[in-house]
Amino acid sequence: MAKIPALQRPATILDVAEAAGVSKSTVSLVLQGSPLIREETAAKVREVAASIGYVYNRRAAQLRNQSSNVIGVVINDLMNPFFTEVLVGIERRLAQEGFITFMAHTDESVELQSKVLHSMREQNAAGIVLCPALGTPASLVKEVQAWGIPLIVMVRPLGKGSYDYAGSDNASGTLMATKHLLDAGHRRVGFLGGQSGPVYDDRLAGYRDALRAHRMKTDPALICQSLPTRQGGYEALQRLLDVKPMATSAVCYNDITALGALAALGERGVIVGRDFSIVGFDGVLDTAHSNPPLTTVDIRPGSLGEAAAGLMLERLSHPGAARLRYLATPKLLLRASA
Amino acid sequence: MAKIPALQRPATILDVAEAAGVSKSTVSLVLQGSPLIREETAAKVREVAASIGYVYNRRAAQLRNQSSNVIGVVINDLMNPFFTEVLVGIERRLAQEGFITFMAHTDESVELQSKVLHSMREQNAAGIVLCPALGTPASLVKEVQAWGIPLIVMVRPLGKGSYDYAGSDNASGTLMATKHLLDAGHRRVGFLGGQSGPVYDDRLAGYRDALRAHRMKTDPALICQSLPTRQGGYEALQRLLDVKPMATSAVCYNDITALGALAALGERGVIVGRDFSIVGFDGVLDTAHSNPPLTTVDIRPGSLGEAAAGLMLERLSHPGAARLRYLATPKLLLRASA
DNA sequence: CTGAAAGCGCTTACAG
DNA sequence: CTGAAAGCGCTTACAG
Repeated sequence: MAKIPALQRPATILDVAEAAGVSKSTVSLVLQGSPLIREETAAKVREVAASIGYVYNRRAAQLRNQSSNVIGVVINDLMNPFFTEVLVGIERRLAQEGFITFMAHTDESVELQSKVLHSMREQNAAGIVLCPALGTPASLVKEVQAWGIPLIVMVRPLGKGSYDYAGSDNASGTLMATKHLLDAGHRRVGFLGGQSGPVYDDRLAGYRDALRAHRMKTDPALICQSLPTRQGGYEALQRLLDVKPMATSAVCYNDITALGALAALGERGVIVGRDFSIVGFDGVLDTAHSNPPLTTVDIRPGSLGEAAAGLMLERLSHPGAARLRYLATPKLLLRASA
Repeated sequence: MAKIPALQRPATILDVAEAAGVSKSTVSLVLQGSPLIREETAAKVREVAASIGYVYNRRAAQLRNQSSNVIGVVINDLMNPFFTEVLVGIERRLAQEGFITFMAHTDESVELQSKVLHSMREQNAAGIVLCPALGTPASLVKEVQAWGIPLIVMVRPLGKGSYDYAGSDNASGTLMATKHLLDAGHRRVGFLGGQSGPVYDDRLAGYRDALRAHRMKTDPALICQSLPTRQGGYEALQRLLDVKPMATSAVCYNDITALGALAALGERGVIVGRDFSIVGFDGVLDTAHSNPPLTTVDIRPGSLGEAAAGLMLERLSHPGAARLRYLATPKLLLRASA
């Protein structure tokens, strides 16, 4: 047995080399699993390393290497379970591939977002996955790209420039949802919640298209904007109920506004699914057990996150490849609310 | 103006030094905001650095420094908004103090948890905040402590050993909730959802204590365990309704089981708050707009996260201090469900 | 297979 | 205030 000196400071590759009676090059090669080293020697080195409590210092290795296995993930709104599920999907996939995640929550603050992006750059993130905060200027894309750090933009497009993107086909989703309500006989269909922006505009466009396909014109009074939160949906629904002639159903900007709407309807004693129909958008897991369970346009948030991570991995291995793009295909999930 | 050479590789401190006509020591000191350098010189250096697109390489600095501004945060279940709110609280506070967060989601897998902890160690995390996965052995605490990395355990205690801990006073919370129902005249109060473990045991104990204080004995049939999920709460409630004599109310293990219970009751046409009363636990934001809004034991998840981050900061600045502890004081939040 | 040497980008005494 | 030098823990040719 090699002697096992009690070390004050953390053991380094040099300590392992000494204890194992080999050179530090050898130790380094063993730790990297190089085939250059005889298995017998490698086993000995690993054993000694474990016995003296050696811990690989990945940051030192990566400094030398000019590499990084850290991916920055920037999320705008974790209070919305949609983004949480997206985050979980991203992290799951990245962890599988041996990456580790720098996570930052911007809470829709463009200033904070800028700070964390710079911080991730200083920390040598190998790539950045960004769900942009509301109001993020399209110029941010070029800025980050100029850093030479691979960037995947998620959920919210950022201008017409060229960048890797993972999102969903929003217009076809709301088209599908609205058509479902119209086919069921509804003639007064509201569009509930959300605020202007690329995602909102596409979802609203799908709603309008469905009405047009049924030779109906859209009544602006039925479009009630709000913050994309439960509270927002709750308030927007109150406003919608004041519109005459009465709406009998609504397509919602997203699931949490729909959940807020459910609360508002429940409060008034309206039985959702019978007296009033609600369709959400996102396919958040919570909707399976809301009261009542929510019919929603499912874009599978978890898979969307995994797909975004997949794009990142793809981009990292092919830096020069053409622009990458993932668009989730929406699927209508029928439940009790509509 | 200094010449601005187009660099192929990222600029280093040496490039800045050359371009600014000073030594690299000077540049380093400027970047650290050292008062040793005349302000005039410092301004020049900063200007040159910006003009050649220099980016501080924090990892290199920290390797030399033997320091780290990265905190690992390990979360067991992000599908539960309680833990999401906790995470957001942690990250917010850490970011304020200039730390950056390595986030890992274990999804209640002890094996995955072990992997990510080792990974964080290799990456030189300055500290680790851990919401342990179910079934985590108490020995994990000593293991991580032996690494010399400050550890804050959250939400779920990990044995009787000595460690910094942030959680809540669970027994007093359910005591309060149960007492509320008893005082309102309920005589058949269920305890819904959750599985054995330190948190569960304490919450159940509070429930029992309240019954005892009312000179009632606990009916084991009224205790319906389940996974701590919406689905779990949904199923547990169905079982509870089969118990005779009928329960008229339930204290839930946590908010998401309560939300699942709301769904199950809604499905049966039971008006919650009138025909049946439900109390949750956690004070998750969603409960303000559930259908109906949920009466719950509020332990302010976001603040709990911030407090845990606070303990970490405290520990980092006082490594030798006595064990730190934060216990959230529960507050009953009265809403429509009970 | 192994050892000596240089270097990743920074910081930090130390001497001027 | 500044410059030369050593070193954080690793990797990587290169010569043996």
